[in-house]
Amino acid sequence: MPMNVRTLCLAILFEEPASGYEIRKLSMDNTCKFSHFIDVSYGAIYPALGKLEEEGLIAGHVVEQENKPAKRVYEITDKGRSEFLASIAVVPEDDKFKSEFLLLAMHCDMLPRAVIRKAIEVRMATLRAKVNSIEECDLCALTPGARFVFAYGLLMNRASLKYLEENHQTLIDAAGTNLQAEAAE
Amino acid sequence: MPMNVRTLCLAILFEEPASGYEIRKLSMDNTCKFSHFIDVSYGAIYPALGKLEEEGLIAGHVVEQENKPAKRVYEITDKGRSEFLASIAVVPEDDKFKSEFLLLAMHCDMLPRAVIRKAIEVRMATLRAKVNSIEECDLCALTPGARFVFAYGLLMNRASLKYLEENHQTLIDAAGTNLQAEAAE
DNA sequence: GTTAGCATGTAAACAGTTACATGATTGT
DNA sequence: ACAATCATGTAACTGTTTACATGCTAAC
Repeated sequence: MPMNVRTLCLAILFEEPASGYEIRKLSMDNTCKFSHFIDVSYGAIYPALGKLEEEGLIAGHVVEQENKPAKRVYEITDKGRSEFLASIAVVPEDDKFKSEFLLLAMHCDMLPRAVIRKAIEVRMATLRAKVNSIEECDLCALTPGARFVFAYGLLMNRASLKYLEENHQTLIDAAGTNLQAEAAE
Repeated sequence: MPMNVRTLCLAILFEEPASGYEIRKLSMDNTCKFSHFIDVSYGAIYPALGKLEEEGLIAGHVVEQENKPAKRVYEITDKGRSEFLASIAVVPEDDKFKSEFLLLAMHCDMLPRAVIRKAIEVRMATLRAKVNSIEECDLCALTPGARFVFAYGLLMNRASLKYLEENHQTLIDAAGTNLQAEAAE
């Protein structure tokens, strides 16, 4: 299963028509509708949409707007739908996870306490915001699959936040206890 | 904070000397010592090691082995240590998470039940293996930072497994209930 | 004798980011 | 005036994967 810009665009257009600009925003939305995807830049989205249209998997048309520039809204075609479903109907690869915070936390004893404190503070705020935005969603309006995914996102973010709230002090206490003399320079 | 092959190599060599081949294996190890990193290929590791040595951040020397080809083992230098710590001593970016399984789960009503079943079965096995391998690690032998990271990994993988065990039936029940006639072709 | 694991490395291809270019509108 | 948001798109660059090339040892 390819997890690239192409698949991201099809996945979003499978749900609702959108412009390139809107796809970008949706992909970064932490209400987690598509948060199991990576963020992508405009420089990747626009060429991908052009190619998908060329192949007949999506169809775009210009929509005029009041007080805003016109936008090119794409809709998925039947061909796009069936190709998307076929492409995801395989045994999935393992989840990919990358965390700068954990790399920092792992080396807390060698880093200044102020850095550790700030990193914890920012992470807590981010996790709280994410939990809140998922809580605001109406789970009932979703398909069983989407409900499963949303509830999972809520659970994991809550668990992550709770762990940090209960254990952040151990990181702060350990911070800087093994600080190398910077005089090495 | 750059999360690339370069940083991965420095992070691993910060812990212990290793060859390119060993760095690859460590980066894929699910005991999670470096599982908050992405997997990388040899084609990325070897050139990165060459460049790091050129810059004096690591130093390599050939180690002969019995019944195996000789290997080039790298050690991190003082310069490498301080540059690595400086590079991670910033406010971390948000975690990056990518899940093919969640994309599949989200569309379960439009996919064949057999596909959903198989995906769940494989994921459960993977999660159980991961939980077991983390459980086998001796947390006491670690620094406080590493302990924090390991315990976090264990917690999250257990939570993920428990959620799947308790809710997989809803996915299976919903599977295929909205199957598009493939006659569209 | 053939597959699997150990070990290193290169070149072509690919995916995606960054920076640039453009331009309209809204709010401060 | 200036910044922010909306909106699209291209070109250069970067990082990483894939495939190839090589060769040795161990196990089946």
